[in-house]
Parts: sequence; structure tokens; C-alpha cells
Amino acid sequence: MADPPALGVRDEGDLGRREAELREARRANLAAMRARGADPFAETRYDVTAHAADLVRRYAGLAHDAAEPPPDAVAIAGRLAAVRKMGKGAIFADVWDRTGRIQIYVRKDALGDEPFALFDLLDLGDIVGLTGTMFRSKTGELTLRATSFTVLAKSLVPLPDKWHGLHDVEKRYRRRYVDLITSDHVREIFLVRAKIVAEMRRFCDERDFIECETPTMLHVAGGAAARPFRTHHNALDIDLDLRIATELNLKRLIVGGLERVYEIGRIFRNEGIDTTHNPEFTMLELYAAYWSVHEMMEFNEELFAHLVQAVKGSYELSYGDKLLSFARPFKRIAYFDALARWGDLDRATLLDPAGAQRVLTGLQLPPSQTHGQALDKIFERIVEPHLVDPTFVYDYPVLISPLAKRKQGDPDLVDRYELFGANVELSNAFTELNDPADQRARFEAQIAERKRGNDEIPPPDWDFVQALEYGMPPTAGIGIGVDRLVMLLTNQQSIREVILFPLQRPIG
RNA sequence: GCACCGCUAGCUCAAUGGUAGAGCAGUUGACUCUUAAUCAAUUGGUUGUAGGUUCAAGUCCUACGCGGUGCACCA
Repeated sequence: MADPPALGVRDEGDLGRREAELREARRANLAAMRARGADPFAETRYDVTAHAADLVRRYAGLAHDAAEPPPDAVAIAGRLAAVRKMGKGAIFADVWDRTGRIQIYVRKDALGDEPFALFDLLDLGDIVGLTGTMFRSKTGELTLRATSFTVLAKSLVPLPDKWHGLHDVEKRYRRRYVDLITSDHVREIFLVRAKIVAEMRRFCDERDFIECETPTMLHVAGGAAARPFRTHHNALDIDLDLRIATELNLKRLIVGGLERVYEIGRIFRNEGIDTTHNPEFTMLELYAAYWSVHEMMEFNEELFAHLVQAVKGSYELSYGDKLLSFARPFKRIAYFDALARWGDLDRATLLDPAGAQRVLTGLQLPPSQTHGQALDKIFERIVEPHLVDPTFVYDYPVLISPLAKRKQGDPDLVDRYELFGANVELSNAFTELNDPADQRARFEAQIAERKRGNDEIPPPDWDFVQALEYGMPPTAGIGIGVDRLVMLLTNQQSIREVILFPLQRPIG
């Protein structure tokens, strides 16, 4: 078996001469530090007692030339940036930590000759720890006057331009660590992402939902229509699929009596990459026994209003040139009412396969393989452009909702809604099908579809039918694409901007 | 899959087919309250890769690689 490809640069012979020189200069400084008995890579820990942003808050009232300088010593640690040397005896510089930037002031007469000489060996990007007291400089900037410092790690590679940072999108994704070092707004996106996920989790936990972890490796990946990734287990000598949804296993847990379950999980779909698709992405799926889609809609509305409030501090948010309000209640419109309102299309025509194809032709759209696909295309063209503010579209036709329960008294429709905002789908929810006979019939139909060559239809999961045969209470379920939600809340136009390490082709 | 755009110094960017430049970073020097510090000097290039056209290619042509965007496909 061939070795997997190695990644990155191993041999500096591959580097340009300029970069090799810059690296060499840094290695020389490392050697000089070691010669002075200060080995950065020998350090194992540092007592950090303060962070940049906290100091700015704590000493907001500190004045320049304060009569009584604050006596308490603080210790900070971070990456050295923007060194400003003032002659042979004083240096200003910035230190970046997790919370932001703080200025430091290093004087030879305060620090001592030997430590000052060591400080002179530092390069931009080195990790340092400093102790000292705070003062406000002549120009009004809060500054740490250093009384001691330690080199905690040496940076052996030149950093990007301090002002412009890293702009090359390819390099930003391939070396996200550099992107994070130099770009505050990139770091901010991922802090917001973490907050969104944490708030989601808290919101669900508070409502007695149980967080569950279902397998990512499955014998049969089901619960959605998508091509899976395949992998192999050596000891068992079996091929496995990576999951394309958490749906079927979470519903097994509903059968098992857990009643309220959710998973915030990584999903893998073997499909193309564009601004809204990454092969691995994160979904929140949540199931509530004894709820119908109506309770789920309430839950959905509260959750989104809460998340927007938590992130933005209000219910308003702008996405690109659009302005959205997540103040409750959200707008609501029935599926066929929307098509009638914006497309002057009537239900009878759309529910007729030939009629739907005629509408497609009238819109100058290419013919679709199936009736359901035709409806999706029509909806996308006619309705989605109007859905800027969060809007629940409800009462979907059954023919595009294979896992949803039929609406009582109207068997062409199902108890399902999708939430749209900024013209894209934000969530999808329905009352779950729990009739095992109906589920079996729908799987049988999918076998036929699969035989016709649609390889996005998963093979049937008969054990899931068996689970339903044990009895699943009436249940509502919802799926929320976390990455797309983060895009909305951080005003990003590409999913790769909200994924730390988006998939890239290997180099060479 | 198709189309378009991009790839030049460590980083950010220039360069009517005619000697590849600048700012930052680096190096040397000056300055003990600067903040994109400032001032002086200075090093640094296989222009993504491989071909082709031309007296001459960063620039034009072809193929390929990587990235981005749009369309198609797809939830």
C-alpha cells in the first residue's frame, strides 16, 4: 500500500532564497538567546494574571502622570508585534493575546542591561511573558511598564505584513493559524461561532433535551438524499459509510424513550464545493416526542430570536445589503399561497406533473427529472427571492417530503415547514412519519428510484422500520444547518469563512 | 462538469511586448513616551509549472496545477 502524501514543506531547499534568509536570521537569534542562557523552548509554563482587554477595562480611569501609580503587578503573555525602538534604552511594542492588544514599554534602566539585551534579540511573532505595572503614556495609551520578561517560544518564520495581514484566500485557508494571528475579524468570526453553538446547546439543555452522540461510521448512511463517503475498517474488513444525517439514529432514541434528543454533529456529504457547501458541515438535529410541527415552530422561533439577540444584542441584523428582523413573531405563509402570491400559480397546476413541467418551461428553466425537483426549482425561482425577513413556509406537498407525516384532512400536504431568511433555507422541520407500514412503502419506492440510477438515494435501513414497529410516539423533528446560520450571523458570503479548516486540494 | 478572473520578493501590491519596482518585514546606523513610530543607508526575484510565438515574454498563444467567483448539479 502506498504511503499517504506528506504535507507542507519539509526541506528548506524548497524555499525561496529570501525566505531562507529570513528564517536563518531568526534561528541565529534563537541561538543567541540560548547562548545567554534563555532557551525559549525549554519553558514549560507561565503564570498569566491578566489579559489585554481586562487591563483596558480595569485601568480605564488611570490618568497620565497619575500621582499614585497602581502598585499591583500584572503578568501578561502573548505574541510580540509592532516593535518600536527608541534609541538604545527604550522600546515600545504591542503584545497580542486572546483578548486583544496591549502596549508594553521596556526600559533598559528598569529592566537591567542583560535582560534588555535579550529583549533586543526578539523577533516579531515571538511569544513572550511580561510582568510589570500599568501606566498611561503621554499619548494616552494604557501601557505595561515591564519589570521582567521571559521568552516563551521563538517564532522561526516571518509573519505577514503587520498592516495588511494575509489576503491571499488560498493561504488563509491552508494556513489558518497565520490568518488567525493577523486578522482580528477572522478570530471574531470563530468566537461568534463558538458562542452560537454554546447558546444552542444551552437553549436545548434548558428545555430538557438530551444531547446524544450517534455514530458517524455506519453500515448504511441514510436519512437524507446524498452520496456518502466510504471508509474501511481493517480489523472487521468491512466498508463503512460516513453519515449523511443523524436523523434515523436520533429517532431510534425517541423509540427508546429518551423523548427529547438532539445532536450537534458533523455531517459528511460527497458532493461539490461552493459558497454554501463544504463536504463536511455541522447540523443541529433535534427531536421532541409528543410535539407536532406547530410546537417545533414555536421552539424554532424562540431559538433563532434568542441566538440573534445573543450575538447582535438586538433582533435586527444585516446580511450583505439586506436588513432582517428576528423580532417575534416571524412571518408565515403557506407553500401554495406563496406560489400564488408571487407567481400567480395555482395548486392544481403545480400538483399535476405535466402542469409543473409547463410552468418550468414558462419560466425558461430546463426540464426536471422528477415532479418534486420541478417544484423545488419553481419555488426557488418564484418564492425565495421574496423571503428576506425570517419567514415560515408551511404546508409542504407530500411529494417533496418523504419523511413527513401527512396533514390530516389534506393528504396531498404534510405537516412540515421550512424557515427562510436572507433568501436561503435556515431550517427544515416536520411531524415525523411513525407508521412503519408507510415507512416501509416509502423505502420500497426508494429502491425503485435507486435502481433507476439515482445514486443519491440511500439503500433502505430495514432496522429503522423495525424500530418504528416497536412504536414511536408522535414526534416533531428539526434540522438546522449550523454553518449557514453562522454565515448569516457573521455576515459572511462563503461557508469557508465560517469553517476553520475548509477542505482544499493538496498542493503539487 | 462549463465559463470567467487570479497566481510577480516573507507579506501587500505595481510594471503601453523592450533594463522586474514600491511599501512593510529583514540587515546596518541615529533617537530612553512611541503607536502603521520617525530618519538615513541597504539586502532580497527561476514572475504557479511546462511548452510555443517573437529579435525580445511578467505581459501574447496552448496545456496543466492551485485558488476564487458565477452557472449547472445538489439540500
